[in-house]
Amino acid sequence: MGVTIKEVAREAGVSTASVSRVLNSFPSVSPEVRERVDRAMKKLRFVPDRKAKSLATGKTSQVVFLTTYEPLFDDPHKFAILSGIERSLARYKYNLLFLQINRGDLTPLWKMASQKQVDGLVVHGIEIDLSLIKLIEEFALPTLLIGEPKEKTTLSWIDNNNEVAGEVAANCLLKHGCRKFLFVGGREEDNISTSRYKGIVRAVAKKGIGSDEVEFISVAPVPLQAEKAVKALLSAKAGSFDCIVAANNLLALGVLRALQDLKIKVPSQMKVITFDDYPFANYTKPRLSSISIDVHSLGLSAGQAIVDQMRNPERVSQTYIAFPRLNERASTRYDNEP
Amino acid sequence: MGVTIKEVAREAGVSTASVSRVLNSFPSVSPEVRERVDRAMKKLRFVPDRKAKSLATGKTSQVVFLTTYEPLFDDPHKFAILSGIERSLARYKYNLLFLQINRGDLTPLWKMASQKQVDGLVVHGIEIDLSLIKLIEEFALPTLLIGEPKEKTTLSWIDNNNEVAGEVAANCLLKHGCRKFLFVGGREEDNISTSRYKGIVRAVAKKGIGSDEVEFISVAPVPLQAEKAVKALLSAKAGSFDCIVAANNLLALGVLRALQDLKIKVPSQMKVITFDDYPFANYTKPRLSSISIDVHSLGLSAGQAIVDQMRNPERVSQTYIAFPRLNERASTRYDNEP
DNA sequence: CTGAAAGCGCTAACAA
DNA sequence: TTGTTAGCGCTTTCAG
Repeated sequence: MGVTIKEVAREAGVSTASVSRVLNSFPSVSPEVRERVDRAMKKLRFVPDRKAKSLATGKTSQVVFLTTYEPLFDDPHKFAILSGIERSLARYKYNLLFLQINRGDLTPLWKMASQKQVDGLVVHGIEIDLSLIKLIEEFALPTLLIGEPKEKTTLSWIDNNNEVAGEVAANCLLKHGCRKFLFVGGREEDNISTSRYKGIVRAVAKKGIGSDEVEFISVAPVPLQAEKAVKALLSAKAGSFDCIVAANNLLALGVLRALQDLKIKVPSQMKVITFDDYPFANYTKPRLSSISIDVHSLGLSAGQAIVDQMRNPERVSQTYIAFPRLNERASTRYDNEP
Repeated sequence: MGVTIKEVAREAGVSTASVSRVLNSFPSVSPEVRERVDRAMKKLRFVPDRKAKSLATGKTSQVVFLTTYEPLFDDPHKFAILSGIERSLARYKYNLLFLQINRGDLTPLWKMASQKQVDGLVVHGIEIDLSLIKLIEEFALPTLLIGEPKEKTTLSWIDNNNEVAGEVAANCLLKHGCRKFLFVGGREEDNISTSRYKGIVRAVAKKGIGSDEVEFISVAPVPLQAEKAVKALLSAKAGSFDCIVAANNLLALGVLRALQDLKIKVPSQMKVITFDDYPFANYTKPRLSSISIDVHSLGLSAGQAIVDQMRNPERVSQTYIAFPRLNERASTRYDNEP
């Protein structure tokens, strides 16, 4: 079927080794040979067979993206990250395999690893337990985790810098003159919420405002709970706040409904800001200002990082990256009501 | 590094050919040999190397999912489909590569195909132009398109049956006594909208209602346009409709806002239904009934279909599949207001 | 039913 | 700088 290195060698009148050298751009090839081989390759429309190369070198130029199988709750960030990784991997001639596991059963990954199908592993949304670590060590598989794992580890990881995102949110509100903050977060154990809260406190502190001016309430992550909690709080302490930060869109929706019921005008009497544009910050009334994390860029960086990891397997890199983007809309300013 | 077939052969006291036969479950192997080989494989924890197998057979057991690179507008369906495909491919021991192309530049796919890295191709969200067809033919690459292409083709494809989805929506409304339908769709050239509309007409016809009782208006796909159009129409022809079908969530949001402004109560005076739960049918007030298409199942079927295509490359299969699911909520019934 | 041996297409010592 | 040659690990004729 395909043209092989052998035919190219014959056409060019050199050995297959020379063709291979040209193919892999070895420095030690004379210009004439290179020239002749190049010409032959063009003439015969030669394309090297990856399978053969893989067998000979032991490398596959393939990386696997491992995630959980959850047909129902697709995390919108997951796809953006996947996309970013593929994109940056492509620049280094790596291909990306997509693999989902069920209920923590690592069998598919074991197969892939023991069959030596991949040179590297990127893990997303999977708990880092002993069985996974054992696997990674057994095959000395260069690995990158998306998201800082709960427990300390010597594996490399990359994660968003949620504190910085919180700072950006706070700065936006401070800019508009806000001084009394209410943060509506998810459950306390939620790392993301608390990091964002910390960022707010930090930003506020820089303005000389004490952290006692930033109230934190935490509710179950559905609009109704946020609505109830905010109503209760504002009825009790009317005028205690001039802005509300909601940890995500769903909570923000509840916040808006509470304010509407209480006849508190947004943004004139109360500014509201949230994180992410998923699923609907852009379609509320008024439209919500938000800090969206550019997870696609996170993916791009992750691709870069796994390549580094494959080139320097012994190196451990653990990085927070910040790509917060302020989408300022009607809920924090007067001038631009849609 | 890894255990090879050779060592297994020695351990079992047979030839490598026999090990290979056992590995591929050839019928013509004596029980004793099979037994001995099995034991040896277990003992040595043998796992065959896919790269070597690929080189020997010319097959890779890999399929590529080709889609466009668009970091900004991630189609939520895309991920669900990808997930489904991976899932069903796994059952057949195929792995899935994820590949994005930019601005229609097929170079990455050419590389992959000419390097013989994949046995099959699944295309999603990419225009089927001549260059793609040429590629597919040149490599005789088994291919499956997700979504019926605009132009007739001899390639295999699989698509949702949007007409059936339309019927399901209409039946829900008919069940509640609705007789006068308003369909708010996207642009006319939008295939999905028109198919759904057709389904409604068909369902309604079965009840002896003429298609003149189903009014179709088409607006730009943003809430505001739907809101305006519905307001204008209902002000002009008050009482002409007892239900509204919105082609998607965004339009439905506009519809709800229009009805709210007109003080028309949902669902008592007007029932509303829409398609998909993306991004927010579940969070409007009242919550929207919707017909969601189970795109993950579409992905599962697509995986099945590409496997068939690889096994029978000459066969052309073009299929509409229906997985509509009715999510009935407050916007079409009285009893269950959240 | 089983074994010997020749590939699959490319790489990588080792010599020259 | 180049060619020779022995693999990489598995499959697949072809004899036996």
